[in-house]
Amino acid sequence: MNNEEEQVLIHCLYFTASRFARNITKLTEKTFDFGDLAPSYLYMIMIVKFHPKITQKELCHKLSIAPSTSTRFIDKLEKLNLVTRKMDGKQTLISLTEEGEKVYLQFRVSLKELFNSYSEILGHEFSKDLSKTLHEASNKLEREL
Amino acid sequence: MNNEEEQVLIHCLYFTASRFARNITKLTEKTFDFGDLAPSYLYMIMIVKFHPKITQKELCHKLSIAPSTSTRFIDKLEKLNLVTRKMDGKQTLISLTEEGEKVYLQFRVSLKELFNSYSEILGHEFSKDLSKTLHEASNKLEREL
DNA sequence: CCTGGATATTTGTATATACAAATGAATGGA
DNA sequence: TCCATTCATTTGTATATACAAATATCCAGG
Repeated sequence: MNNEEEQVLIHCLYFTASRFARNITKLTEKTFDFGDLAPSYLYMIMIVKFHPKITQKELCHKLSIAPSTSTRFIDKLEKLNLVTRKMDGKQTLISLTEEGEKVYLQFRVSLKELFNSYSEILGHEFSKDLSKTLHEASNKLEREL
Repeated sequence: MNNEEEQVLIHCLYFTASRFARNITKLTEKTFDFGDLAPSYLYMIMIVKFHPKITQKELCHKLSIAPSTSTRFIDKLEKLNLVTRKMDGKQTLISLTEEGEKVYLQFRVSLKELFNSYSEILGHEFSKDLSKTLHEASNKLEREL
């Protein structure tokens, strides 16, 4: 590979981060099997699990997604009978249904499988460190934007 | 934040990687200004720059994208007169047009700005290391899938 | 020279995600 | 009490991306 090109492909964080996200998403989709539900929905379910009656805004913040995205996610989860919306003035409060609680439990099991999956490939400690690093880097970026 | 939840949000590489990719993409789109062209297209242009007459398959490999995605990217770049397709049996060979060469040069300038942008927030060495780490981790994942 | 696989690309279709504009509800000041 | 502003959510629309199925070309064995 041309050297200049190689330098860019290795050193551009935008490129490496997007590529890595695509790869780990692929692995995740292989590991998770929740029918229609893409992995992101499960994180939303988890957050609602720990914060019943959470507002949509808070949800967006915790997941780092745009409000419009959250509307669409909740639409789908509501249609699948996994969460309920309750309007409260300007805000919308989200809670889990019983069905949602069940899905949450399955999710926790799959999550362990996922951890094992990538730990086998990348190493346990390495994965943990990388994840923490990305978490903190995201926090920094979000503070600046 | 609930402790169990926090652990998952920090330690799940799928979640942290997707979130980080979203954040860095946002920063990148702010820095780059190529009209319609999203950042990914520019990486494609760069690769074609260094490998005139590259096959589409090779392009996919270097960018870690699916063949169908590459078709769509090239469609767009061709319409914008930045690359040319040349059928060669089963394969399609891609090269830059003169216009494409010009865009490549602008891209290199923007790329430096981008590096500065995130280095200011995350630190220069940190960014470089993280990028390299992600690069290598992607390689490992791709070998397994 | 034909046929059946193998390989490369394209097309159909779906999805997560975003931004900008629209809507709807709350609140503070006249 | 009403209005203007502000804030939360939704809707319209666009995009990068993927998978699966379809198409097109090449090649090997008869």
